[in-house]
Amino acid sequence: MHLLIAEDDKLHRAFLEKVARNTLADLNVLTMAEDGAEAIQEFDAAEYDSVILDLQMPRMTGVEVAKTIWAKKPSTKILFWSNYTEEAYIRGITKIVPSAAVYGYILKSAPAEQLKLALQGVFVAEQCVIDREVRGVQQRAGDRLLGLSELEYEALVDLCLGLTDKAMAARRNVSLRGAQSRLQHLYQKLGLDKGDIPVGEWGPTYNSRTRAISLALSQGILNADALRKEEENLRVWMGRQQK
Amino acid sequence: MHLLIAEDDKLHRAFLEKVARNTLADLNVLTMAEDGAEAIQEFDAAEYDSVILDLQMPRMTGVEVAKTIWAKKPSTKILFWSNYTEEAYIRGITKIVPSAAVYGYILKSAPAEQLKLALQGVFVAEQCVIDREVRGVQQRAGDRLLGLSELEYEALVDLCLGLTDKAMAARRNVSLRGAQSRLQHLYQKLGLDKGDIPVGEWGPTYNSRTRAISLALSQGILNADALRKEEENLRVWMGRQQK
DNA sequence: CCGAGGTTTGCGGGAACCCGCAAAAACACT
DNA sequence: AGTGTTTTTGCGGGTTCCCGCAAACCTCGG
Repeated sequence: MHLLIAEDDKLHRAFLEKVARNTLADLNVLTMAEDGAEAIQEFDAAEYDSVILDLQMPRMTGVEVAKTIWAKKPSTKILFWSNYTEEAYIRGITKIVPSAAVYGYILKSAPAEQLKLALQGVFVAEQCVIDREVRGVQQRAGDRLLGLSELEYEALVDLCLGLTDKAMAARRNVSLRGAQSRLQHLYQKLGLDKGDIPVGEWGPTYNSRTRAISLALSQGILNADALRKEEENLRVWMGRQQK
Repeated sequence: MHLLIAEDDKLHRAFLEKVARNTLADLNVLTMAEDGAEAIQEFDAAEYDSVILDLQMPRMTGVEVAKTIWAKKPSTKILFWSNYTEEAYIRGITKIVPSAAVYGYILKSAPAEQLKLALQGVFVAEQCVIDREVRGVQQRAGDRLLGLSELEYEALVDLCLGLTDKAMAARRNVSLRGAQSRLQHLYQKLGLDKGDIPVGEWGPTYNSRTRAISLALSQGILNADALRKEEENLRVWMGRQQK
């Protein structure tokens, strides 16, 4: 078994290494990487069947690393190991996992026991192991009522990137009114119906457009990492446009 | 010497404890807390002269903890120990540190050697020890040209909370035009002058209002934590208003 | 084939926002 | 007091945004 670990925090890295060595019997190769880019590089340099990824690393998110790894070799078993249950990450992962792939998602706050189980489950038994809390978020996102639809999510992304309505329309190939309509639905899902925003003597307190961003952030639907990545996508699109 | 450590991550907590015991000779009491609220509670329960705080903890940020601790006992020596150099945190700290207080700021990524030095420096020699990188950010924030002034920062906060112009005006006790003027200056500092935003066939690409949030986030001037805290402040103000 | 649910589009009005100009006011520093 | 910087304010016009209404459209399952 050939295992690659990517984790930027020194202590966590050492801890992972120790636990992995203790729990995995047929561990032949174990390599450590300190950030996402390095992980990719290492993955290309040798043969690995199993990977442990921290989300939230400098230079390249765990989600991005997983994406490129699975693109090269979909059979790779990946265990995500993260601090948070941010919806942004979870949405990102479920969107890129190949149908046949084996993966797991476990929180850093979990006791060492659970980590061992997850290691065995994913890398040896080839099961998908997903933390209870994470599972909860995942379900909510899949639910059409509570979570955002893919379209609404796109609108949210564009909104958070600071695009105008017209720019969104152009990017998503819909009419101006189409883009606005999507925003409307987004506002509704986030609880920004006209009646719901508090009113003072100064008039309505919130601007739907900006308030939506605020809510999305505080609910973890989006985070700074995800934004950086989307910013990159946007740049790509803009590059294609001006040709 | 009576030391209180607040840190939510298990591994880091253990590491801190070990290093502290090894480096600090006259260590009489050492207590651990797993989040901000607990830290305050513990601080009230016994006598401490020294504290190590993680920023980014559940329930209460390290910055908030420091604020209440210094309010009770300004002579307390505090060492901040964090993952990032986010401007939001640094700005928060420099705003609340009492003039006479001794404190330090060190990154988790620093080698153990530096941590030892910081412990000695802050708790024994009573010097202020601030990491090089952090220092850099601190300076930039103080600079009138690159960083945001206090007023502009306030405007940014209100903007990110999703307030309307009128609501900002009411909250900050200025005219409507006054609030807008502050926004204007903010846009300028962030590089959103009319000429600077790219234009496609669809017209200007960015909406200044939302783009400002996007930039602030990606530059770390503000983060989700800081926002949550400001959200609280806003709620307080709104409560006072409706009386 | 039809109907239900979701999505897109046009139209139109009212509100909010962006911003240039210019004068007053506040503040710091000498 | 005097000068310079920063901040506030009013005015006004052009733009963008928000959103209700209604019609077209698409897709999926009966």
